[in-house]
Amino acid sequence: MTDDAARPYHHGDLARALLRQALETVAQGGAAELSLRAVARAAGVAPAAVYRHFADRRALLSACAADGVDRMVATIEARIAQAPDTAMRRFRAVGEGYLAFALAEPHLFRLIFAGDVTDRSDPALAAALGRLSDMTGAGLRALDAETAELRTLSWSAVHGLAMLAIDGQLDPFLAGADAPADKARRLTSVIRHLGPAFEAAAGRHAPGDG
Amino acid sequence: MTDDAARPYHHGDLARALLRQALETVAQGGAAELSLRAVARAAGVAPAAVYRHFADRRALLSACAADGVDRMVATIEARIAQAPDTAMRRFRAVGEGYLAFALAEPHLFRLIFAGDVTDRSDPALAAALGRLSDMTGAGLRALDAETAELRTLSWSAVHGLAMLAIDGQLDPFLAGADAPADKARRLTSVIRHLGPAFEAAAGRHAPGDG
DNA sequence: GGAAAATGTGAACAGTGCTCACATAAACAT
DNA sequence: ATGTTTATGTGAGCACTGTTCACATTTTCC
Repeated sequence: MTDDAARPYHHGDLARALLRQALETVAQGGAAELSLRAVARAAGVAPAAVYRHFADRRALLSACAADGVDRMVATIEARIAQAPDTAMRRFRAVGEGYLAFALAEPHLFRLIFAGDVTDRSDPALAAALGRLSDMTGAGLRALDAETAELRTLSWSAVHGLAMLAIDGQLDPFLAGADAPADKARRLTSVIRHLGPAFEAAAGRHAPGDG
Repeated sequence: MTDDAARPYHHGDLARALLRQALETVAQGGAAELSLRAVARAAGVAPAAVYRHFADRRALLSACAADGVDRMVATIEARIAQAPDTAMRRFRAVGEGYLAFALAEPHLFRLIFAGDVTDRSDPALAAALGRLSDMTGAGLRALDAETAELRTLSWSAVHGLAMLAIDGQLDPFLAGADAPADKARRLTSVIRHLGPAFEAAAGRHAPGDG
């Protein structure tokens, strides 16, 4: 890891290297596993050096969360881009992206919504979370889901689905679906049942989707 | 705390005292705050004594989670008991109880569904989670929600609502609702929008509820 | 070139989870 | 009643953690 060509005392881009290492650790073992000293060790640097770039363990975790949110947004955007132009299809693309990210990066997903291990006032994290919120909001507003209730319901359903799934709490429901793609399909099939709620709110439109 | 009348070397019921202390700590500051040594200190006992009753920090946290689940089940049962006899009202009672507990004990709620800080194979915890799952399942099955998809959707929606709410992620939506009771009301009003999904699945019955 | 700012070091402090050999008390058998 | 086994609490100690400090080194900028 990390080039080892006669460390010139100044690492060059320690901040990025530390963040990279931290992200790897968090992705594999969860936020609780993250140790500043271990990260420093892996970067070939003294423990105290970390504090030149991150005020705190909390700050490092917040940076990881911010990066995670950005990757999550990218995942969702990718799904939207390759989705048909129906509003309903776009909404489902958001949900699928959300779920896909959660299943692919459960630890990072948990960190993002951990709430207390992270510093919500961190500018980068706050900005990233804002982008995520805007994106999901837009996906919903494109639909007939103009009411805040309906938008909140949709987000909650997708979010809860993701949380319960990565907690293994949905294992009975997901029995038989071993491949991640299968799980994702099974989970998105749940989201589809939100359809009638939208139709009802919109005054019984045509579904526009099977 | 804890009677201090000339400790007779054997505490009497250390296990319970430790659990009580741990629960208090977790309830106030979250699972991350829990320190075996601090708990031992508060109980007036040497750090190593803890290990006579709990194999691990993990084990103590699992015990806390199990206790939390039991309290959660009790909360939900209480709501059901004082709910009208309609199936829909009973379902909503489950959701309300679920949300009420999450809002009242956010740290405990998070611990219960943390998944990696707790030991899911702990018999007490597993049993408690089973009871919770049975209870929510029953609440749903009493409804027309016979399909696993619909049951999963409902649970996910309530769970996601709770998680996002205690994360502060729903603060814009909850603006103006300061008292916990107000928040709970606002949140349950979201759940109600699931109604059409049930009706659609049941073949467009009469609502049976406003 | 020299001052100032940025970055990395090493030692130290207080705290942690956990293990071990040991002390004490209770329970039980004879 | 006495001795033995078992349960429970102790104290010291190990390896680790986050964090801070005075100090060293390097870059930047005037």
